[in-house]
Amino acid sequence: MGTKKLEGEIRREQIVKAALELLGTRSVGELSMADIARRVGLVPSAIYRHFDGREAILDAIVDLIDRRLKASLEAVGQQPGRVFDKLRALLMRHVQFVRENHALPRIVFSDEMVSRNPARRARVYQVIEAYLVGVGELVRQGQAAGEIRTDLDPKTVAMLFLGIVQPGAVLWHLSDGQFDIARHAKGAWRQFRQSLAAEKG
Amino acid sequence: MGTKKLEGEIRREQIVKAALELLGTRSVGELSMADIARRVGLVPSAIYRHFDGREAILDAIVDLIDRRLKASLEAVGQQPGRVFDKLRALLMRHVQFVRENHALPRIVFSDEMVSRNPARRARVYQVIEAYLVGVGELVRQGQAAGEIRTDLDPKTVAMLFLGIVQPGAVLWHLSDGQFDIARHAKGAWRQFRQSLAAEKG
DNA sequence: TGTACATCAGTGAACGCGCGTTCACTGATGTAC
DNA sequence: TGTACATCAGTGAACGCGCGTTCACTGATGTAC
Repeated sequence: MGTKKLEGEIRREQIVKAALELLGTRSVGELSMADIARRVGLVPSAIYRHFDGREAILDAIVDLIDRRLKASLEAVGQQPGRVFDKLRALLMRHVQFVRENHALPRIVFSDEMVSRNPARRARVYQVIEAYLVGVGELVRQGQAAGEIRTDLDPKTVAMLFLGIVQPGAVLWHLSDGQFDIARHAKGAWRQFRQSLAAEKG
Repeated sequence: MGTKKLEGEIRREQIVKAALELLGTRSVGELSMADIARRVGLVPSAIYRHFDGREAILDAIVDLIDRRLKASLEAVGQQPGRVFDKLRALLMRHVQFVRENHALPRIVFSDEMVSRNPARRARVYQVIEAYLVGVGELVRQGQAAGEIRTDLDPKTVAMLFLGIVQPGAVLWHLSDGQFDIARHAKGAWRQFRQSLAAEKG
């Protein structure tokens, strides 16, 4: 019956989430089938009932990240208010996302995740691109609403927006959480916002 | 005599440079002793005459990167002219550095380079910190010279400066060189520069 | 100038370890009649 | 309600491969006397 199939789907989710959570304390290279299995309460070989192998799990992680980033864009897009507030909310969500699990930087920057597998590398590229497009769209809205200077290229602004968090994320990641990324993001946001403001900042 | 010792030192350099060059086409995880040896014209086991092992080579690569980044700061620091020109030159050097070998992003973002080995992770953190300090110093000079707004925090500006290149570097890296990082850097620099300018941009 | 000895980079075969994956088997759950 | 059969998630042992590393040995170069 459907019950069984559902069970299977639940297990898949459990496995992917377990893997993603483990990326909070391990790098992709250190993420072993044994670790994942243990966390789900299974034996390594049991994983193969649900995934073709380790590679398939890594692919599934990318998909999960993609869905979460899109959900983030969706959420701030629907919130009422000025575009600046939306962008700021998105920035803070992003910081939160990076802090909750190191997964994002670890995945985007991992050899194993993106180097060994061209298809997955292309996929990760798409995920980031889609996110940039979403941010660019917000910028365009801001320009249409007269909040953001119209002489700025939305795509460039979107990338600089990512640039607010990224170096901080790297330092935070390298310093084992010592570097205060939230504080940096707030300070950097001030300057970034001023550089966008239509009415002189 | 010293000759022999010099020979040994030359070999060490050859090995590290070979490894760094290989990082242009392979990830850190894919960088094998066999690859390195082949490129230098040796047999894998011969490497052990010069390095304790693979880990030691990775450490040496970090040192080499550190020296190159410092040389870059040194060079633009000594060039005459306005601070803006120095920062722009540094940005272009950085882009060039990333383009010449994927090494920089690959190393800073590699699991194996920074996750498995806490000492090396701390070292990489220091390298980036030192670079940020150097950039911050330039910013301070710009503020003293009245070129850069004094209400901006030099450290934050330095990080945003890194943020100009970083997202682009990631996309360039993920897209196998398709993404035009130099073009992005130029566009982003315009906006970044305006946001710093003391006399309204 | 010549001989014995020391040093050390380089060699090639073999080792060993981690870890993803395979495979025959079990046992619970569901279905057919 | 009961019995035979099918399905399939889970198990545990064993396989196999890649690759860093070790080790005994070679051979060239340099030094001592």
